[in-house]
Amino acid sequence: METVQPPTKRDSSPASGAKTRLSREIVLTTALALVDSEGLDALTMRRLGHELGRDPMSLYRYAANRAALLDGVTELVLNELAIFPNDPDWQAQLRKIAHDLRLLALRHPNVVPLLVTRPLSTPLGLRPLGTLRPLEQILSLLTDAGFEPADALHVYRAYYGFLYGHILNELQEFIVDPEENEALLRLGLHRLPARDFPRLRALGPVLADYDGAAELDQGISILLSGLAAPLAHAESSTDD
Amino acid sequence: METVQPPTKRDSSPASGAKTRLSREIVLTTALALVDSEGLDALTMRRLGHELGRDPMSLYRYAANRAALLDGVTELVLNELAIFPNDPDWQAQLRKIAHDLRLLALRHPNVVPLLVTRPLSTPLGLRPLGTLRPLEQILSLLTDAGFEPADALHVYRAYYGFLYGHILNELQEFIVDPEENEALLRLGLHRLPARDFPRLRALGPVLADYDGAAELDQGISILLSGLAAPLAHAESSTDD
DNA sequence: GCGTAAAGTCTACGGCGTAGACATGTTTCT
DNA sequence: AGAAACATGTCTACGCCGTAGACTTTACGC
Repeated sequence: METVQPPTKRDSSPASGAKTRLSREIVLTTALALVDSEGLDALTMRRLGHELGRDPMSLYRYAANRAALLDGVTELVLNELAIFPNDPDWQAQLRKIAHDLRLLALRHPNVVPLLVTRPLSTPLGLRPLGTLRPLEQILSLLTDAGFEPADALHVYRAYYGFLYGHILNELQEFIVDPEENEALLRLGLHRLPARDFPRLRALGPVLADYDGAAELDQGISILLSGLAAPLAHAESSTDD
Repeated sequence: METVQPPTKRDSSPASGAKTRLSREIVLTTALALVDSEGLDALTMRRLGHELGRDPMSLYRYAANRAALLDGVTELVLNELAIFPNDPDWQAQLRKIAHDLRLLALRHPNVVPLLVTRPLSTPLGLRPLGTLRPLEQILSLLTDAGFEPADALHVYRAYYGFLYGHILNELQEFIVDPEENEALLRLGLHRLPARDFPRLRALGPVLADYDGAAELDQGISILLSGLAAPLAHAESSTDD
């Protein structure tokens, strides 16, 4: 991916001056910055071209089309996630990944819709490889921990399902910025007919201060203790 | 919303012949049908207008813009979900809702992206009311079961989070139609570099037959048993 | 320097959401 | 019945979008 020609004149600082050669990395990074700052809708070929000071059509050298561009952004974000498949304490590692991914989502909230919906239109085997890396690594973590491959898959599904669900949940309640969160939120709630939504309205204050990390951690605890069961079972009955 | 003039001449059969008056219901139903059969992208104002034999602009009498139309479709789908907040067995009810929602998602897979992403751009209090109904009803179910309101919210979040996560997971693996599922899926997997994705590739056969209902049920069981803890605790210590 | 391939540009097409003015149909009041 | 008020549907037009295809410019190996 990286050219390695050193001696001839070549600007090595990537995002330095005015008109370096484009690269897939530059394109994707700029795209991500755009999405982060102005939302998914702002990421159009024309706009991104403008952002890079290039003709929009030049982007097609680095992504086959807009969908592929979105996939690239997704991949880029997921690459920020560090997983240690060799951690001897698989539960601790899963917990850490969960918190890391949560923070990643909070850092790139506008990318989350991509994270959850892009895979819906792409068969597993055809997804960007960077997207499948976490899956492979977690499978590795779990099988090393003693799970049968099929069980590892089950655990992964339950775990990742819960994790993604939590992230979606949390982002849904976070929309307005934290400062005026309480006021705006209550204002929103006030719109609800009191007759039909008594409990939801009553929860206004509680909704306002949502400790996502704690809530996630608690859920993970419940899940992990439940999921570890087959492991203990197997260990006590066989001796392989 | 509904006019209640009965005695004068008025066609009561709604979706009868060729050129009845439009209505929000007709518009949304047609929109849903379109999404179900051809996907989200097919739902454009122009296409929907064509489908209804009307000028596209006429739709704006029934939805403020395209986003509102999508919200309407979301609401319509969620209305298919029946919740019984008075069920004395809250765990059984939550389990039933989970399976119902799963089936709903399988029936309208193209709507699932809306279900999970639309709320991300709308503060809770401003969502379509039909969207908040499940939340309110589940809160009702849980408080009736003895949960403090704040705890009910916690339980709801963990439960719904897991549920949505599972649905996303399952749909991601379902993309190709079940008939040639195995072949295509393995073909997809075959593309993966063997060096980097050994465990994922090895799981091909297991991935192919995914019993979503069972997997969901098992996850719900784990979660419910963990979530019920505070309830038992409160019951044994106080007597109110 | 020259040929070749890569990178970037230009033009153009069809489709999109929707603002605003307008036409048509229906209901209500007298 | 007639008129006034209103709801419903239509037309035209604008600026944006993704991207196909032909082209020009640049960079690099010899």
